Amino acid sequence: MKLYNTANRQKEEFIPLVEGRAGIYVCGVTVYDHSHIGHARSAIVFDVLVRYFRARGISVTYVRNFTDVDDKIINRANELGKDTATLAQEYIDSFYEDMKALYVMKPDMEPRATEFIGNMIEMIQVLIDKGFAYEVDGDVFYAVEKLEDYGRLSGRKLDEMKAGSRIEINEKKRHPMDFTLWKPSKPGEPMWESPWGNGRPGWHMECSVMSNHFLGGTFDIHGGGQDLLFPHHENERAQSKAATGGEFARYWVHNGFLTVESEKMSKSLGNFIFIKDALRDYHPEVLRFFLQSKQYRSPLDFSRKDVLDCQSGLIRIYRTLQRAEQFTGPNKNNYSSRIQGLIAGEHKNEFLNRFINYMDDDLNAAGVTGLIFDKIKDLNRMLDDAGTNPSEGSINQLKEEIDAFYRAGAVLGIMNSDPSDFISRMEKPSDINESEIEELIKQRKEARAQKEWAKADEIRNRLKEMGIVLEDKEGVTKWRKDI
RNA sequence: GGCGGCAUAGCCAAGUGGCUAAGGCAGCGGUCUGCAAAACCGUUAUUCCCCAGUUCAAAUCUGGGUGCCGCCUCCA
Repeated sequence: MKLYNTANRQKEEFIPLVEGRAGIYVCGVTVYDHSHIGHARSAIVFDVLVRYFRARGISVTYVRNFTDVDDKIINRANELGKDTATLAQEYIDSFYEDMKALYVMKPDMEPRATEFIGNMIEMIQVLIDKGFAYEVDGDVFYAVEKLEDYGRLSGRKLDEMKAGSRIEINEKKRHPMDFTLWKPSKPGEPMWESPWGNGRPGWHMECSVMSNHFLGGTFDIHGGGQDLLFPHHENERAQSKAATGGEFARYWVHNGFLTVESEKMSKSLGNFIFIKDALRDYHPEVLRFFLQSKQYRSPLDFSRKDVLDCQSGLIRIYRTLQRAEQFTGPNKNNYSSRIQGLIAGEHKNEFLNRFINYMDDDLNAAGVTGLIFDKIKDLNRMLDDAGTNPSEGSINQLKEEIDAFYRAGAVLGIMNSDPSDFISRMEKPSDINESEIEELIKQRKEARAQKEWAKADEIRNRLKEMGIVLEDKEGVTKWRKDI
């Protein structure tokens, strides 16, 4: 499999440290507010990466942290008059709710920064002892000039950055780019005892410590949003390499950003979309399908029109799956719950092999989308041909194709729903009088029996105006919400 | 100012040296239907932002230009 390694700005064959295993650390959220759809994209990207590895038979250790101590949390807690631990826990719970709704699997480890303060103090002490860090009046800073290749990951050079104007002047620092490992807390702020006085760790420490704790000083993949590349990941790497002597992450995977109606999400524009908001407007699978409609590294614009276009496509997929059930029966495999090895090895099924080819190419989910719709067209043709009295051979073939389809769906985290449930959820009218509809359909049926087509059509048009579409099939009239 | 990315049909989006430039949505024509809906079939880019170059051959490589975006400060 090829993965784009940000560290080397190119796609590289992924060769794990230990064959058949992969250690993955992903920067999670800072819990000072509900999570937004950008967090959802990131979570889904790495969820799919982990699902894919597992489906291919690789044993994955997946670690994703919570940052539960930080200035933003402290500020928010002060605003709301709560203590930081309570606030953090509330938003952790909120995050879990959102992830569950989006079918994002739980990582194997979800360490919180506050659980590892002791280890952070130890690592800081190691850095001081090794000469990579220095203490000034209770602050401890990392000396960037001490690490030979500081800036290598993000493609920056120290002297170029020195020329930048936005670096805050801090007289205590030996070099303007030196960053905080430990800082004193103000009264009322969370604090821990340390050799440098009561205080708290700098932001980057937690990821160095927790990745080292669970995965070691050298591990396979480190992931996160593109914005974290600098300074966060650069600094993590610097600390870890200096402290552990390991390589730190061997592959760096960064997901692209999300915009909303072509604008960056920001407080000032007031265009933050929380996952909870999005879930009110769209089915979770629509969101997942949409968030994977473009290659994970590219920017993606969350526009209402584009999401609804995706929804139309997903409805078509589910209609086909629903159609197929008359021959295959309902899908009860629940492949998501047994993803390990689900599509390992070579396959007789052409669709799965092509799926694997796309996914092996840096998770080309957009390419996979094309493949999925090709398959949908195929399946519909098979269903058309099968008619009402299909041969045993064609049913078996249909079953095989549907099975392959659900396996791929499990890797992407879609096709989790029962087709009829999904469709009825899409089509369910919220504010419509059902008995009135049934009555009108009855009247239309009578009119049609009398071949009073004008009257029948008038009734159908009336329903159409109410947002109800009719489908006559085999003498039975079904109705649904116009979507 | 520094670093990086992107530009493919009405919209979204694959494809990064070579058969007729995937796929979705929207539109149009047809099959089916009393008419529709759904589904299927066909159709919608002689061309991939512009210019120059390399090559037998480029959307794909090189150089230049234009436009858009991200990071460099907390950020997924």
